[in-house]
Formats: sequence, C-alpha cells, structure tokens
Amino acid sequence: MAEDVFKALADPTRRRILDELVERDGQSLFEICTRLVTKHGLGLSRQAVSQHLAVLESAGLVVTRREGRYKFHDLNTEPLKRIMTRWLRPGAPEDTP
Amino acid sequence: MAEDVFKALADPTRRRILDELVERDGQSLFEICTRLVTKHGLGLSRQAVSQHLAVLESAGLVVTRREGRYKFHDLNTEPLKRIMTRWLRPGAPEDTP
DNA sequence: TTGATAGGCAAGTCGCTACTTGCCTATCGT
DNA sequence: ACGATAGGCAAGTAGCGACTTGCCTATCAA
Repeated sequence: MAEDVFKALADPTRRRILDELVERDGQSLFEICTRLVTKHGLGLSRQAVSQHLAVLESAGLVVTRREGRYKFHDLNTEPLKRIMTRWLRPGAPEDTP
Repeated sequence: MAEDVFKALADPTRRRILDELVERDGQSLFEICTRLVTKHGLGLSRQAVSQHLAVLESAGLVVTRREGRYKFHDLNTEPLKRIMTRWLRPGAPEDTP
C-alpha cells in the first residue's frame, strides 16, 4: 500500500501528471498526454502515459470515472496524507516492505 | 533535489533505515546493519546498507558526522517537509524533473 | 607493531521498470 | 453503416538500480 505510493511517486513523469491533475482535475488520457508534451517538452507516447496513470491509480493517487468513450482522472490525496507523517513525529514505523 | 528525495524514498530498505534513525538517532553503519538484520529479518550485506545510506545522504535525508573510526548517521527531515505539501494545496508545481 | 574493528571503492550480475510497437475493442458523429 | 476518436492489451527492448564480491584504507586496543 505505502509501498505502491512511494514507488508511484518515484517517477518524474508521474509527479508531473499529478501536478497536471492538481491544476485541473478530471482530465482524460489524451488531455494529459497533450499537456505533458506541449507545456513540458516531454516526448512520450500515449501508452506510456496510460501506463503511468495505471500505476498512479493502483496506488490510489488517482481515481477514474468512465463516461461514454471518455475516462476522466481525478486526483486523490488521501494516500499522500497517510504517508507524510511517518518520519515527522518521532517515532513510529507502520508498513511492511 | 526533490528528485533525489523521491527516489531515495522509493526503496523499502531505505525507508526502514529512516525508521531506525527516527527511533534512535546517531547510529553507525554497523549498528544500523545489525538492527535491520535482527529486528526485521532483512538479509543484506554491509555494503548494501552503506550504499543505501549514501543515497539517503545525497538526498539530504541523512547527515553524517565522523568521530575517529566511527561515522554516525542522523536523520534530517527538512527535505521531507519541503516535499509533502506539493500536491496538497491546490496548486503549484515546483521542481524540474 | 600487530591484529581487529569500522568503513570505502570498484566492477560485475540480475531483476525490475519505463517505454515502444502492433493490434484490438468500444463509443460517437454523420 | 462507416470512419474517426478514446482507450486497452500484450510482448519485446533497453537502461537503471539493488546487491554482491573482492580488495583497500584508517583508527583503536593489546
């Protein structure tokens, strides 16, 4: 669980995607895709972004809702909140790697 | 900078090390090593731990002080604090991947 | 000074992961 | 019905990252 969140956050592109979703929630795959390419000069394929979104979703950082042929992506900060305090208050470990 | 912190946090063993340092600050390499092996049944070599500590240090999460033939490791939570708020308040991106 | 302890350096192996390519399904407009 | 749009699945490739192995340096105790 925490494992998935940390691994999801490890990739720069995925963090960029989260940035995008903070700025505008509920974007489709193609929207995110074009945003990443145009705004930040990242050159990546649609599938690459799709796979990143899958990682973020299975980490719980992104939730999706389908409408027709569109799939919208929303940010979910709950997993983040649960993680951040881990080393800040002395001291309590929680997850099993 | 932020890149290094996220990558450092991506590994379970390194998170365990941080857990150890929260619990008892200023441990040596060998102390951390034995703790990891005995308390959590992790089977890893001294060099493995040493390399993990190097990653944590260059991410700024751990600071070291040398005394004679000992090198003590202390936790530094500053990089964490700087990172956590990134996606919590809507919205402002900050690092360049 | 010698041996033991604490740590560092460098090269090599292996597995995971990010990304691509190619093809397939589903929904919408006309 | 047709084509175009939005997305999914699967296999393959390449590079990075965790870990090992072997050897080397430095400090302390006897």
